[in-house]
Amino acid sequence: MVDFTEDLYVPKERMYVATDCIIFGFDSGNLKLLIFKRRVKPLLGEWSLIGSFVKLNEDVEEAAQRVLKEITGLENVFMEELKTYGNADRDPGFRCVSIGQYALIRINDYDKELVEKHGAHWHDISEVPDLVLDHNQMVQDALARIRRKARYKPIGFELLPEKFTIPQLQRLYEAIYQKELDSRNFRKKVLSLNVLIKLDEKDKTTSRRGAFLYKFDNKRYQELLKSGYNFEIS
Amino acid sequence: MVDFTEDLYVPKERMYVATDCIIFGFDSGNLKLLIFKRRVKPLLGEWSLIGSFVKLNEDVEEAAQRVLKEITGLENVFMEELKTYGNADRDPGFRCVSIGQYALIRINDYDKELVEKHGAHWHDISEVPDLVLDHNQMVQDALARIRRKARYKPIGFELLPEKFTIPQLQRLYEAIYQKELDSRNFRKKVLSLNVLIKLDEKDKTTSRRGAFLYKFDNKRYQELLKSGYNFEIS
DNA sequence: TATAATAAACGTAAATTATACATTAATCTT
DNA sequence: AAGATTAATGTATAATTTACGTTTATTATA
Repeated sequence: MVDFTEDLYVPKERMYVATDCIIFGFDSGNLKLLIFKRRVKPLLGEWSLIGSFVKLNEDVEEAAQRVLKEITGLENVFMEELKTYGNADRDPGFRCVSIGQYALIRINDYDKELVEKHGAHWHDISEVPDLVLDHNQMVQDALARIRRKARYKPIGFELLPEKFTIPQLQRLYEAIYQKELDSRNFRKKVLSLNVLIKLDEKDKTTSRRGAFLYKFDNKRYQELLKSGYNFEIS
Repeated sequence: MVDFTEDLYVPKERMYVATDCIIFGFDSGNLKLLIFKRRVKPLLGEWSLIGSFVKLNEDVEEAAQRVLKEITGLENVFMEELKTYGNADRDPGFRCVSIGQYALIRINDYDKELVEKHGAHWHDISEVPDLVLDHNQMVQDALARIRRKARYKPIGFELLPEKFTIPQLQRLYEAIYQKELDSRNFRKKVLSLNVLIKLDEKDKTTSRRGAFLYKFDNKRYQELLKSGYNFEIS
């Protein structure tokens, strides 16, 4: 047992700890961001990320998962810490440190009613309005992060349906990198990574011919990782 | 002006926010970690990272710089946020969220007297003792971070003296990657990056012939970055 | 002052990976 | 049956990475 009876420095500086979620989706060839219009003061009516104070008995990560579930109905979503926003003057109300966490969700999975109820809306990332506090900075930081990370970790698949086609995957990477890719080289590259399972089904929504559907083979990926494998899509 | 008079949700959940510094150095071919033996309760006598509570009127980053200066006398040190350690039960005393920040310092620059005064010691990273709380995890996370980051950002130079030789740089990378590198290929690679300035001096401490000293050309590096340049040492 | 010892510096050939680029295939609509 | 449309594929060239051995500069010492 730890002894707290003596010499314990108890500082006076307790502060609010919050978490803000930068929620991305992918639809119609574009990256989207889920934000909402505040319905309470202060900053009523302003666009904001979705966040919450962290409760005393709750992990920071749990807090973010809680918020995400409240707004989208989704659990077990890919979410990762972005960084801490800890400037003393970042919130004009009171001292509050916020931990930004970005989430990647499959845009067809979320609970549309719930999202609407909370006043949340998807915005194309090229058209994000002014957000409260340092939230625009958070969005820029999160974008920079996924642009780098998508290159060497298979996080892109979190934004696609379970079953996706190679052209869909290519369009996603084109949206992330903001750059056109050569379809022959792209296909060669992703297939050479050996983590895609080709299914016997086709998606015919975008062409008469239809494109074969694939699944990401996470088990295989984890195995390969152990033997010094490097995922990379550039 | 923001209106805080109405509808403002003021939570009860204020908590302590701390920062812990994972301080790395490089000496005699090995990566070193600066830790100290606690001189106050709780956990008196246990090895710990160097940290502090964040003050109400202080940025989180400032707090880390303050701590680092207190212990090493150094200012303007390379330091970067690692991640937040925010589990509700991570500190048995009271709810405390800690933001880990890793620092890279030139091991000959620090104030040895000051370090000694604080009970701090350098440990080879292969021989880090048990640390308090989740500090060992922080060290592992920081190591993983610099191993990845050194590959694509020139952070390694922060651990070397201003003037260094190519063999020294190679030994550093070998220590970071835990792997021997081919000296001919290494030299070719780093010189091809065009960010080293060859000086007219030699370092003769490790060989009769002496090795030419180089400096990292940060100005050049920043310029190159703007035109889509990729630093990479693998 | 010649020789030995030692780490630094350098180049090339082979293998791998990335890039550029055009045609054929499958299927639906009319 | 023809036309329209996206999916799928291959190859040659360029660029990069890897593997590997010899010469050079210098000091110590014989």
